[in-house]
Amino acid sequence: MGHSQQDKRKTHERIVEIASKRLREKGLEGVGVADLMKEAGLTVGGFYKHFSSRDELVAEAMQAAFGSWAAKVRSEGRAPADIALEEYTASYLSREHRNDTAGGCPFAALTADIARGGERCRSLATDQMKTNLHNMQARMAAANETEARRKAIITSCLMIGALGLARIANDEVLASEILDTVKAFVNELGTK
Amino acid sequence: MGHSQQDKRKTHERIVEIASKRLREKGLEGVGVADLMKEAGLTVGGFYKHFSSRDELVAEAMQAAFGSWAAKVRSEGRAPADIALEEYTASYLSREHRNDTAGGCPFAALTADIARGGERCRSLATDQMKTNLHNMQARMAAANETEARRKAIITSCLMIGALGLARIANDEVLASEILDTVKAFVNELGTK
DNA sequence: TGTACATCAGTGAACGCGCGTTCACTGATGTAC
DNA sequence: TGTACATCAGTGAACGCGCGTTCACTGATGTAC
Repeated sequence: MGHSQQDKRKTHERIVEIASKRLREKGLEGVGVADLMKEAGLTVGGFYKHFSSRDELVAEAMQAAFGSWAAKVRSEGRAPADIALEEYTASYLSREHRNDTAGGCPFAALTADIARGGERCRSLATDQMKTNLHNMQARMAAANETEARRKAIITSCLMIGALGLARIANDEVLASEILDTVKAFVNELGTK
Repeated sequence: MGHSQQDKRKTHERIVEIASKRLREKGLEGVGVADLMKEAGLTVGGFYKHFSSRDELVAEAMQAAFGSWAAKVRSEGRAPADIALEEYTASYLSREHRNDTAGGCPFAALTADIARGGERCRSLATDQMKTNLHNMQARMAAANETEARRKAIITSCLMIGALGLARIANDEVLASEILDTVKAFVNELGTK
């Protein structure tokens, strides 16, 4: 165990990354500090060398979740061009994404948790939502900006709702039906 | 405090009703037994005269939440005819519904909670989802059954997603934009 | 009708456990001379 | 280069608190005679 600043930063990032996964998986109240530290190969006490409270970690982890999700999207489609939409939907509405809440879209994983959360949490998410809507708008084929924005909103709600319902569904056939139906519809809507 | 069977049943129902609201509001893990009993005008100890465990109450309360939501919908639109769709969307995508998580649609209030929940919880919700899709299908104007089902799925995902995002949004203007955009779109889609 | 007894919804204190946080300590790294 | 000292990431036990659950008790209702 080194004690350089670099080591500390790496440990800090490791904890945040683990938290960003487990919080999406189990909810913002669903994971304990001790469990997270254990998964990072550390013991409880050290936690407060990195964060002043659990809440602070949650805030950082949410930020990180949005960040890593955005990075994942960026690495799949290049620019936000028309072609990117189908790549985006194929990835977002895949069975893999449905089964990987921990590594997936934070909006879908934490919808109600965020809405119930504090102002800090909601502000952060709202900013992210605006950015996402902007990016989605750029992917849409449309006659004008207003139309593109309309489609961006529809598409975002649709995809997040579909992922949520597909995750609730106990029935694999129904889950796939939802994902596939929405995928086809969005692709059609977005390419006009 | 009476001790007749009728009194007990009433108390039981009161606890379940309160729980169905608070659980939607705060999440399935977000409310304590003592708080619920207090809100019902009772003390903690009596809880176990009605339920064998907190989990059992949660299951009953979820059932009740779906039931009361369905009853609310039924009282607003008569039969699942074309006209009912616009009433449904007007109610579902209203600001009132956005601001009343406790009395609102359990799917929107508890999406991730249910997905994370036990099999019992998911089965119950999946059954309800199938019923809801059926009802929605009946409201849709469409050339054939396949088309109506497609629209029912799209509409359900859209409305649930929209409500979720509108609740996250800190920004009232954005929240209303989402609700109104989706409302107009769904009404158009459903009436062909 | 009246009286003694059984039942059981509801009380409120207590228990046990988990979890967030604190704290005295360790030992490896970095610095001063 | 070597040595003494300061720093501080990480340890692991302990604390305090909240929450689900248990339990002995109460007192109103219903029943038996």
